[in-house]
Amino acid sequence: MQKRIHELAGIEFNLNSPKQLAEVLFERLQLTGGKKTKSGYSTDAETLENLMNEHEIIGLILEYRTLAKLKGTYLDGLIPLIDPKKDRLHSTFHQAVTATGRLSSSDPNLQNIPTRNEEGRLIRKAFYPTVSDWRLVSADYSQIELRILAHLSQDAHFIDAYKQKQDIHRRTASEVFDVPFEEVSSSLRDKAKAVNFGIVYGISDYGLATQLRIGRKEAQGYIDRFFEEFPAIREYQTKIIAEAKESGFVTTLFQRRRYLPELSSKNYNLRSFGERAALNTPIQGSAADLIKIAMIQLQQEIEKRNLKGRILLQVHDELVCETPREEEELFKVLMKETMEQAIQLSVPIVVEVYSGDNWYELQK
DNA sequence: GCGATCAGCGCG
DNA sequence: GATCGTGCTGATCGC
Repeated sequence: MQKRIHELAGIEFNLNSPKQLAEVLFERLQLTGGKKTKSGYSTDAETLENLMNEHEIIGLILEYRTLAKLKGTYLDGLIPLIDPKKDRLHSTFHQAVTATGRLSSSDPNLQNIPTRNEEGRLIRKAFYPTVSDWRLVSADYSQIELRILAHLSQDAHFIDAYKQKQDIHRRTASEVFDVPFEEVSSSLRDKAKAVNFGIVYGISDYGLATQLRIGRKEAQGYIDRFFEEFPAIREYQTKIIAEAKESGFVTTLFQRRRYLPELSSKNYNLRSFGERAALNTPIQGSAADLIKIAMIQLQQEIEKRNLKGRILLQVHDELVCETPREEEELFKVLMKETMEQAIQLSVPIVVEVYSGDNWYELQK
C-alpha cells in the first residue's frame, strides 16, 4: 500500500509524517488545501475526506492511516506489555487525573480499545478470561448522560420521553423538526442525535454545522428549535453558568467540584471554553459518580456471596467482569440490578448486559 | 541521546 | 474561534 501511494505521488516520502504528506498533497499534487495547523496545512481525516474526489491517492492514505494506527497502538503496542509469566495484560487505573471525576487508564490504556470499525473491533478477540471456559460479562449504561441531563434540568418533555421508554433521538427529531414521532426518518434521527450530543457539550451553531455538514444558519435553527421544545434545558444551562460565574465552580450530583477560573477570563475563547466545561462537567461527572457507586456495591455483592467472578475493567459507562460459566447468569442479573439501582434519578436508569467467550463476541 | 511538543486518532 | 473528557504513536523540535 505504501509503495502504491509513493507511485501515485511520484516520490518516496515518510507517509507517517503529516508535514511531508502535506508537502506532497498541497504542493507537489496541487490539491486544495483547507484547514491549517500551527505549522501548516492539516492532513487530518476530515480534511482528507473532503479531497476524496480530487485524487485517488486520498483513499489509500486514509486506509493506510487506519491500519497504521491499529498495528502501532494495538498490535505492536500491546504485545510487549503482556506479562509473560501470567500471559496477562494489566492496565493501571487512575482515580485522580481527570477534571470531571472519571477514571483514566494507562500503560496500556484499556479504555480505548477499538469498537467503532469492524477491522479494529477484531482486536477485542485478544481479550478473554483468565481461566479456560470462563465467560466475559459486560454491562453498560444506556444514554446515561442524556438521562442525567433530564434529571438535572427537570425538563418535562425529556423526562416524559424516558418514562415512556421512547427513543430519545427520535423524540428530539419529532419535536425539533415538527414531524410525527412515528414518521421520523433515519436521517432526521441522525441530525437530532448530533443535536442531543451537542447540547451536552455546549455546542455552537458553527460546531453543529461542521458536524452535520450543513450551513451555520440552518444549524442555529435546529438549536433554537431544540430550546423552544425543551425550555427547561435552556433555563438549566443558563442557571448553571450564572452560578458557576458567581461561585467559581460547578458540582456533580454527589458534590464533586470543578473550579473553572476560565469563566472570568477576558479572553473570549478561554471564557467560552469555561462555559462549555460548566455545562458538561455536571453531566459527565455525575455519570462518573454513578458508576463508581455501582462498582463499590457490585464488589460488596461479589464478596458477600463469595463469588469467583470479578470485575476486570471500567470504561466510563461500562463494566467488564470475568466469571465461571456457572456464575454467568447471576452476574448478568447482579450487574444490571446494581448498576440500575445505584442511585435514583427522575428518569429510569437502563443497563444492557452482554456475555461471551471474549470481548469481541459479547451478545445479549 | 532524551524529554517535550505537535499532529493525528483510538475510546466514552 | 468554534462540542466535553481522556492516552498513545511517530515525527519533530530543542537542549
